[in-house]
Amino acid sequence: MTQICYFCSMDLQEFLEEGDKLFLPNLSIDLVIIGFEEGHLKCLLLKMGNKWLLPGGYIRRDQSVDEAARTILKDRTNLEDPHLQFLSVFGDSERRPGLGSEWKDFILNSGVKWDEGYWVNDRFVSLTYYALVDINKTHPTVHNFDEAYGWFHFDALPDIWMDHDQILKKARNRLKEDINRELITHNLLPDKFTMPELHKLHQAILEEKLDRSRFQKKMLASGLFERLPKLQKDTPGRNPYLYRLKKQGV
Amino acid sequence: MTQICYFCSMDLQEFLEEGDKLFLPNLSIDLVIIGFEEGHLKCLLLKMGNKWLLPGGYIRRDQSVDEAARTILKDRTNLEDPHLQFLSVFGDSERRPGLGSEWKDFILNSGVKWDEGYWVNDRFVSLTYYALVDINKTHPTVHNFDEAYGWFHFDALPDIWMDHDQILKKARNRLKEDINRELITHNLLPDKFTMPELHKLHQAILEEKLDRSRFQKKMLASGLFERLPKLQKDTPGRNPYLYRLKKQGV
DNA sequence: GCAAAAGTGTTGAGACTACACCCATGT
DNA sequence: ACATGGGTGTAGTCTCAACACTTTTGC
Repeated sequence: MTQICYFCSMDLQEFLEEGDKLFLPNLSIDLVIIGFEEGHLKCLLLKMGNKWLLPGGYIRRDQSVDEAARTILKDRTNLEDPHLQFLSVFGDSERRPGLGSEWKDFILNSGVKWDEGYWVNDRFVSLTYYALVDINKTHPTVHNFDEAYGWFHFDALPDIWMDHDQILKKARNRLKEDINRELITHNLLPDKFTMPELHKLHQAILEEKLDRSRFQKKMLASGLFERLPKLQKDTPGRNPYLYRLKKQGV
Repeated sequence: MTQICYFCSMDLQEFLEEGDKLFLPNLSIDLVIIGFEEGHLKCLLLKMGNKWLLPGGYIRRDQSVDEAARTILKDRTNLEDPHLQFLSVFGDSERRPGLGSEWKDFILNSGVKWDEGYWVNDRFVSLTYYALVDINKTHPTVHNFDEAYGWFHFDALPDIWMDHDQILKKARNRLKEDINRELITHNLLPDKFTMPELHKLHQAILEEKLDRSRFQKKMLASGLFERLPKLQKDTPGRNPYLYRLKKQGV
């Protein structure tokens, strides 16, 4: 049975046997793609057998590591330029995708023969990135290496493959650290948003209550946002203003 | 001619031909080793031909990436546990040690035949770390891949190999960023030091004047240091106290 | 005594905290 | 009218920058 592998023109068998001619061996990229919905931070995971894993891929020999990460993100989400940043290296010596049964089962279920010696069964050092996306603009695609996708609350994760739970944990903490250094959170919201929405987002990221008044003043004082006409809504209470990111001056 | 390669029992020829059985291919580690002397930040560089490069090495298949970095640092400096932290990934697609003439010349000068196809001539992704060391406790060793070592001012660097100048630049900036988050700077000083010394160090790192009074109060308020008897010296002016890092409470 | 170096104090400006208060809207 | 949610104001506290002052030493 021939199966086209999403990131190249090879079929699966060819990919397993000599994918390392096209890709760097022993190196993979894994992405933690983070969105915000219904007041909760969520991450995008893919299903392989009875486990869930991070979207990932390999580095083409003609691509830089950053380009590879961006390509994988684009392939998975159809997003061109969200906030994408390097997270960390996961480099344990016993880090082998083939150790558990999920990967092997997938290969066998694909009607391809299994070989311990495939380059993809060797040790892999993972270069991880995290991306902040507008969850409504993201349209994940499912390829041959996975059966389904899902957005999961960070505090209600399913059964995770390999060490991908550690990667998720690291991303969650990094986000907490980065939020005060750079105001990057707007990437998680639509182009236009209200201060109460941004306020809820910050509280969700930091996992603590923030004073409304102070928050609003701090955000406005940053000078990053411009106020638009008020939002029309049909819930009780005053109508909030809409904001959007100011265009950068030259 | 047989030459022993420092990180394994292979000779050079064997290392070039099948070193990738022992090490991960396409992956290298480079270290920016930073010290402080005579009021200036310095970094350790090695000489290869007419260029200077960072101490580096490869990742043994039975070692984690972090272990490999620590091993290389130990081999180069005889230091066991200085501050060692991940810096960044350098992953350009055209990042090949063999592109310039220095590497080829070194191989040929070693009396070994040259082959474009050696694994070490392929593209390499570099995982970089930076280490803060007490320059007086550091006794660099020179191995077969380099002729000499030297400590260089960051603002008076020699001719640098490949993209190692970019790595140095990144480390220099990272240090500036990290100094205010964590108080890691004592790693650059001897066990016992004075506040004026620490003050000069911070000014050197940040490349700006810091108010003496404020600096001293901030350091003492951190509670990290304990005061020792005064230093005896024979220069004009009052004798400063010595300080050392407080032992961590349980 | 005086200059140089080290250590400490003081004062004002600005940021942060915790509220209280005012505004707009739906019921 | 009033409950609900959004926006703004204010007084107290805390931190921090700038500079002045004091102490210790060598000459």
